[in-house]
Amino acid sequence: MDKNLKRMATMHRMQVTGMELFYEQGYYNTSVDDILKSLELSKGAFYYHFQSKEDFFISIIQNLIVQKVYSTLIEPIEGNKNPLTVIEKSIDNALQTAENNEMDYGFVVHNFLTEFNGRNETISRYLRDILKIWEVNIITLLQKGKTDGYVIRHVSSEAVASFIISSYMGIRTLMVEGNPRILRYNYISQLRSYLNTMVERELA
Amino acid sequence: MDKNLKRMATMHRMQVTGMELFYEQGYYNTSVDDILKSLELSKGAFYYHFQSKEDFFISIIQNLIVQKVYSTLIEPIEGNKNPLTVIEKSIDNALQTAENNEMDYGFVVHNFLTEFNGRNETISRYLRDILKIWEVNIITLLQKGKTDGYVIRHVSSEAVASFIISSYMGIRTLMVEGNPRILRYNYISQLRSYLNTMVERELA
DNA sequence: AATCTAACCGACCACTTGGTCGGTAAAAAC
DNA sequence: GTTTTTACCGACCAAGTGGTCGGTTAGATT
Repeated sequence: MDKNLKRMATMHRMQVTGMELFYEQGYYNTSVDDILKSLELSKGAFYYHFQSKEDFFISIIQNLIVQKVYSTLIEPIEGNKNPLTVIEKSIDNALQTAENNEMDYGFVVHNFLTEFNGRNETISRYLRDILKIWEVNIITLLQKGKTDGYVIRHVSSEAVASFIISSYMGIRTLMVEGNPRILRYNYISQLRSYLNTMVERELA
Repeated sequence: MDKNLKRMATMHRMQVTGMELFYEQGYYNTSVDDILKSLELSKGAFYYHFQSKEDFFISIIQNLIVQKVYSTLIEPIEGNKNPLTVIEKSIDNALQTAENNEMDYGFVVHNFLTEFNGRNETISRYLRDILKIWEVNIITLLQKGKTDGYVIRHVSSEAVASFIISSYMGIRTLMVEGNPRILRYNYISQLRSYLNTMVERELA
């Protein structure tokens, strides 16, 4: 069973490096050779573990990207607290991480989605599914927030969710080459004022 | 001077086709040969008119993309009317155009910005400049809206502008593979309620 | 000790990439 | 009517591209 460990270790190394390079340079602009050179591995090793470049990328989505989205955007909003506060906080945290990342190139899912949208149905489906999971979680949270008396009932949870996701994807792109500190501060201030429009004020 | 006309015509044909293919498939995923094949022109023709693929793309930005942004997003908000109404309307129109476009791949500027961000400083600067122009126009409009009594004074025009731009960029990406009709409707409803937070109510 | 196999090597393949360059037909300039 | 210039052709180039395949080696299995 030691062999299996080595297999997993090598595949994981490849995925991590592949993810880095794809994220930095884009999928089409990164060759398999680029990744292999950076890993000091050979073509043989690559095609022993993966069927194709596309297959390799899909494994990266499933193993690394899904996990990242879960840990930064989904898990932080689980629970029974005030949805509006929790959402704002999770997004602020995600933006802070980006801000502190010297090599930030934007929201991973979004960048790849842009690159594959309408060009590779298989891959873009995987990516859209990830966004969908995030979306569903926000919607569920908001619905629960209504019954718990945090959120006013007449807003459309679906509409709010996709508005939040949209604005997040956009600000992440702007932050790449702009002043991330100011952009984040401004963004959060506006997000807050937007979220405030749907706060349920308790009856006095 | 007839020659100059032909020159311009050919260059323009190339730019239009190049724009189409780059937009549909991405810059790195579209070869010069692809464009030439679609135009039934030769390598010689291409490199007679343009120095390089990059030079060609820059000419597309300057001739086609800038113009498109101006006509759809900037000119519609010029004037002395209520900024909040005007902005909402211009964005709704832009989204409607996208919705009716069978071959929509998202917001042109944003897609290319994502592809070049951190990878080609020259090109991403051009693209960021376009966004900057849009941003400045929104900011100016909002400031004027304050003095004209449409917009409450204590909001940050900069923050509002980048929030609007962010959300627009994001929703355009979501619309590519989602249900554009519903997404647009929902988005506009949320944008409206966001913009409503900064309406100056006239003193009774 | 002999065998087998997982993991990896690297030469090789057909094809594509952005870009060059000598040529050419037709129109403009003289 | 000759020369020059414009606009374009297409063969060619070096450097990649994703992918194949016959080998090699270290360690597990027998």
